[in-house]
Amino acid sequence: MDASQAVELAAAFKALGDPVRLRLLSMIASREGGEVCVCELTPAFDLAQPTISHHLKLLRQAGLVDCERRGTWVYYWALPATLDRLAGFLRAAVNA
Amino acid sequence: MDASQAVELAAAFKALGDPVRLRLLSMIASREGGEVCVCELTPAFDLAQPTISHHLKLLRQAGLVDCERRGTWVYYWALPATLDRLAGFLRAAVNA
DNA sequence: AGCTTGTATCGATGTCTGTCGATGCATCCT
DNA sequence: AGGATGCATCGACAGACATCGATACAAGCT
Repeated sequence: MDASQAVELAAAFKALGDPVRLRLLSMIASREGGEVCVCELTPAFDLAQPTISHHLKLLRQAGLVDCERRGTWVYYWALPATLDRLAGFLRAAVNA
Repeated sequence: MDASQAVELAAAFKALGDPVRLRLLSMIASREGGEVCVCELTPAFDLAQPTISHHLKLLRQAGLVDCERRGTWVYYWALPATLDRLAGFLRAAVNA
């Protein structure tokens, strides 16, 4: 595994290295229909609204989720491609 | 996924959220025989020896690797159980 | 147009993290 | 015993991060 690949993968793992973001991703990915409104995510945590928005932004920048505004609300969904890459690394490490 | 479980998993993902640690784990896990001497890991990076030692300690504390001293040298190996748990989370997120 | 609600951005702050040089400890060799 | 080598720990420091309140932006409603 070369250095630049490690930088890229590590950035995605780092995005998962926070309990709040992990729960956010879990809530988003496990949702029937694949989409969750931010208005459902924010009250699930004991944190201020800007903090949740910040974590969602980091998940987006890591390529783990994407979002779209529809009227008043913003909906998030998971991007399986990035999750697959991370799982692939772990699988390779286990089966080595 | 409850909060305490998220804290635990996030700690392991956080340990993977650094390019140096990711490469270290990759080097350790992909090694034939499953064991690598620190003296082979350190020169692979452009970093001071205490820095590598620090990263190995974090990987150890995250339950991703373990080590043993044999004479002058210290050998590291990967712990598949923790890797499996992380892969399990990702698999669940992808197949949701 | 103005008000209300949902979400993102900004700026500040305290804490955590990666890195290093210096040092300590363990083991081997002579 | 003394010296050399491999690795870990310590203390320090610069940069990054999580969190918040204040504010801005977007869309719907009256």
